[in-house]
Amino acid sequence: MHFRILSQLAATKINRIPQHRKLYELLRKHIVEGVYPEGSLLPSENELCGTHDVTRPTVRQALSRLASEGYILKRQGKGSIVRSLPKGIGILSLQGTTSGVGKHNLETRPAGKPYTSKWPEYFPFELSELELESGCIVLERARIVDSFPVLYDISYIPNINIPRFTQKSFENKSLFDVMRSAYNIEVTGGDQKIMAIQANKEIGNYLDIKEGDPVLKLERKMETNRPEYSFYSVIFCNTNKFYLEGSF
Amino acid sequence: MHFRILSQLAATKINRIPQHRKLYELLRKHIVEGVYPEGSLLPSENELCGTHDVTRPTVRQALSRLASEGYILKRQGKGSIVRSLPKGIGILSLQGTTSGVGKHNLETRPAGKPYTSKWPEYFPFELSELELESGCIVLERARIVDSFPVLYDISYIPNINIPRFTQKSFENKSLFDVMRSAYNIEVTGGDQKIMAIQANKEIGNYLDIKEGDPVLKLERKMETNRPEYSFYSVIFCNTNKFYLEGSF
DNA sequence: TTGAAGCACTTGTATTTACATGTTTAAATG
DNA sequence: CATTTAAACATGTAAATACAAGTGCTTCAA
Repeated sequence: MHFRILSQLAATKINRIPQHRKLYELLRKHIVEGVYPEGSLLPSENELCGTHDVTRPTVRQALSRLASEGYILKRQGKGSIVRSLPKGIGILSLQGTTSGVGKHNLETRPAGKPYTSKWPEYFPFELSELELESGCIVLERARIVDSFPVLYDISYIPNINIPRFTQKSFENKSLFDVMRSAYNIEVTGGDQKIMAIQANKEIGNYLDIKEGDPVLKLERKMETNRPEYSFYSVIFCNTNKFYLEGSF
Repeated sequence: MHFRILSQLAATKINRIPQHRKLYELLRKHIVEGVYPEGSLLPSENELCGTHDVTRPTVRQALSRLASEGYILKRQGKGSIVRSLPKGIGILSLQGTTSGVGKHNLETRPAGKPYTSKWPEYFPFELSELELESGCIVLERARIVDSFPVLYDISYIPNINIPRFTQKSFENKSLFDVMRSAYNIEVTGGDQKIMAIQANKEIGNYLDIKEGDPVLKLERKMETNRPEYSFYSVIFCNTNKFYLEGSF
């Protein structure tokens, strides 16, 4: 008993990822990978305590986050039921309206290389002075499902302390994952504005639809664990064959 | 010290609302009412312990829920910063794109009385056998901002143990509030599907737009604290002057 | 055979304690 | 006076403990 506590104390300086987060990430991974199939029960809290060598409050913290994000459903006296709604693009995930789409045929394709730029003149979110004078990196990507272009995504990342960003590869990678693995920047929350608009010629081109067709437009602000640091996306979505799905 | 513990034990049978939830509701109320204005700091965790006579884990549980729902932003070493995004229709709230709209001119108007019915033939969510054979209560409402019709909302509530529902008034009341106050049913989470469609004649009529104009369509499933009990909404939204805003 | 009681197991609530780590301010030092 | 340092205070992490309350299975008695 004592031994474990001491070794943990010794490790605090080196390995600083909290145990509840490690457990959360592990369980989340197992859920989206199907180790715990939809509808099944997670191991009980006490079992998780034993297998991962932590106490119940720690386990409950991990489960509580999974529940608040919609991965599991907790029922007193029963257990934690797996819900398994994979969250492709951050919070909203792509889900087909035609049953033909199996699990994931989603392909992310960069539309050109990321480039540094000034901020757009009319930006949907308020920017700080630091953000304004630093400029931003613009990253345009198309998401294709079953060879149908479904999303067109323009991301704006403030050019503040993100070295070698333009050299990174975003082929079939989530921007979230790159931010986390390369810069230890994790999305903690955000705002989004959602509206239905008519496609103009450019957007119609990108999404392979007629000018004037209805298109879903999302304007999103992603807040991160780095204080005062957010990044932004404007997303156009063709919802003829697919729709956006989210859980809350 | 002992006294408080004993009195709490004695009260468990009668008053069973947990302290962390009471604190959460109180703080949430204060935030949306402006007692703690946007950008200000909530009292520190230790202060809240003192003023509400609970321990820090209890306080942290309440704050953690406020944070996960976007009401506050926690910063280590600093405190809990109020974000104050009022959530009008559950999770997504209405926010004007024209600066003319002040805080809330939102008016909810029932379109006819609620009526019992069979479920629609093509329903966007899977229904259990119990739900299917019980039928549902349909509640149609329009939401008007500044005399502009912005939302048209059709709610489907399974007709299971909700006595006198059709007699309730929904004038300027949230369905969520009615469910909670009248039946102690609280929304714990849910799914939503979001798409952009073209208005047909009927929807165009309701939202005062032309046939073929782009309209936001939401299909939502609300899960509740009552086991196996969910209710549903289909929402059409005119996003010409307003857009939907959500936080995550 | 059926029904109810009881038990084992689950999550929910709550306290207490300890220390780590980030932020801010004020005092000490050069 | 400016800079550094330290203290005070904030949230973050983690353990150990206790009991309440819901679920489901088993057992026992009518």
